[in-house]
Amino acid sequence: MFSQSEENYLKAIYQLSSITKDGVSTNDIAKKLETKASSVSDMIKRLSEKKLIEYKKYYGVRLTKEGEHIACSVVRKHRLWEVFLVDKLNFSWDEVHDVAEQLEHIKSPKLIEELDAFLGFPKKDPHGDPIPDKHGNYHVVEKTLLSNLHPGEKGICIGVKDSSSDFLKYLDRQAVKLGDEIAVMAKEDYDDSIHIKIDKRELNISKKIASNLYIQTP
Amino acid sequence: MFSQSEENYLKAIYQLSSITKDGVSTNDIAKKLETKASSVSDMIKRLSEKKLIEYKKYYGVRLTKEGEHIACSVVRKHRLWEVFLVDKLNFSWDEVHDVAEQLEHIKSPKLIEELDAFLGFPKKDPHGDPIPDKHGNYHVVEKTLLSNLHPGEKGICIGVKDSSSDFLKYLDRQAVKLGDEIAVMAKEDYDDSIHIKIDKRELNISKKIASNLYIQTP
DNA sequence: ATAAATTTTTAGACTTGTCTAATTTTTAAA
DNA sequence: TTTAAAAATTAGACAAGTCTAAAAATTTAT
Ligand SMILES: [Mn+2]
Ligand SMILES: [Mn+2]
Ligand SMILES: [Mn+2]
Ligand SMILES: [Mn+2]
Repeated sequence: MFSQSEENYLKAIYQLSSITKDGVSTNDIAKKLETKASSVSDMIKRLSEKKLIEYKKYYGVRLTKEGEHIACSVVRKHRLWEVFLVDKLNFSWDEVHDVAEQLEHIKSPKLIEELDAFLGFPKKDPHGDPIPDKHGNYHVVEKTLLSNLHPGEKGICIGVKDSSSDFLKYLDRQAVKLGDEIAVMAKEDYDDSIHIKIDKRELNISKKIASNLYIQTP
Repeated sequence: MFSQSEENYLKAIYQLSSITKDGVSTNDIAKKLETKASSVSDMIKRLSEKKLIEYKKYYGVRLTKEGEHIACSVVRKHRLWEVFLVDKLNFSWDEVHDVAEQLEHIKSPKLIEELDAFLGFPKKDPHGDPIPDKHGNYHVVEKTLLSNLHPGEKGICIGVKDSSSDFLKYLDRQAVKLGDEIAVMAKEDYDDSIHIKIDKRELNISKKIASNLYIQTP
């Protein structure tokens, strides 16, 4: 069994790996986990000795098969718990993350498989992120950022890039939800803001907002 | 916030306190937590500095109001999670303990209150133990051990004293459940075994079994 | 190609929680 | 009441995980 701390490092490396094909850098891990690079260096050594990552000094790390398996199962647990909190316990999507950070470390294979079944084998978490099945497989859906759409184009809002509480609450206030159809009406060159039509309403949103919303491209 | 380890010590002291009015001894805590007396001594010092227990060297410990409050909330969480596992996730009553030992340390007031509501505010856990409400109040039910009943007496089985997996599985095999009416037919002086009638069946059980079953006395 | 800046690693310290072995204190027995 | 046994504490060590400050390696800029 692995400690919560080890699992957090593996998960961080797993998520950072998905956005680059190079090894993951010490500093990036430190930033993601809000810790110091020296702490990361220490942990990297331990994980490497346990064969959970491949590590060449000064050149970043990569997960081994086993490391990836563990990281993926932590992500699976995190997202399933988020679904549980929203679907069954009346949490809103901006409240679930911190609790899921704790719940993802509970060790019990039966628990997670039963939870999965209890929730009806959901494929996505409340933020639109895919939930790996028990073998680590998940469906990758073609998507782009709203900021990449041109006037006249449209699509379905299927996820958020930033899932910070602040951003999610902003979306709630604007009544922007996953599943909504969004059409880009116009772009303002001066500040890159865009005018959209969503659910029969018209809305003006900043570049920053648009570049944190994922749109399903048909 | 307190660490898992601190919470485990507080819970152990809380549960040991309920069976004696004296202070709880170092050795008893060590036995309950399957750790060494020296470790207990160390932790006792820390908890005492944090004003969670009152401690006079060599004379055992008592929880302060705050210590009791924390301990009680851990017990509440443990038992609510046990109900969740049995009622919603198809766990049997002998499988829940280890998972609940982990879940009881999750920190989120909203989580536990919502879970309580989701489960319909249960009053008892799967082993018949009372679940304190959010203020720490619970209903104490008059009960005695089956081994204290005399031939001709009867009552409802409402709890187990030993909730080890081995004992619970034994009860499953004999189809003895909480809520069953049990009548004592005869006692065998030679080995203190007793002959009972339960749910229309007749059964012979040892002294050891009888002294681990709680019976509601009318 | 050398120097400067950045990144990464190491050295050393600290906290929490645990252990074994030795010592002290209390309790029970003679 | 002195002695023996049991219980509790202390001393000292260790592992995990983290941090600051310093050193080393790599990358970038001149
Ligand atoms: Mn999350
Ligand atoms: Mn999520
Ligand atoms: Mn339990
Ligand atoms: Mn229980």
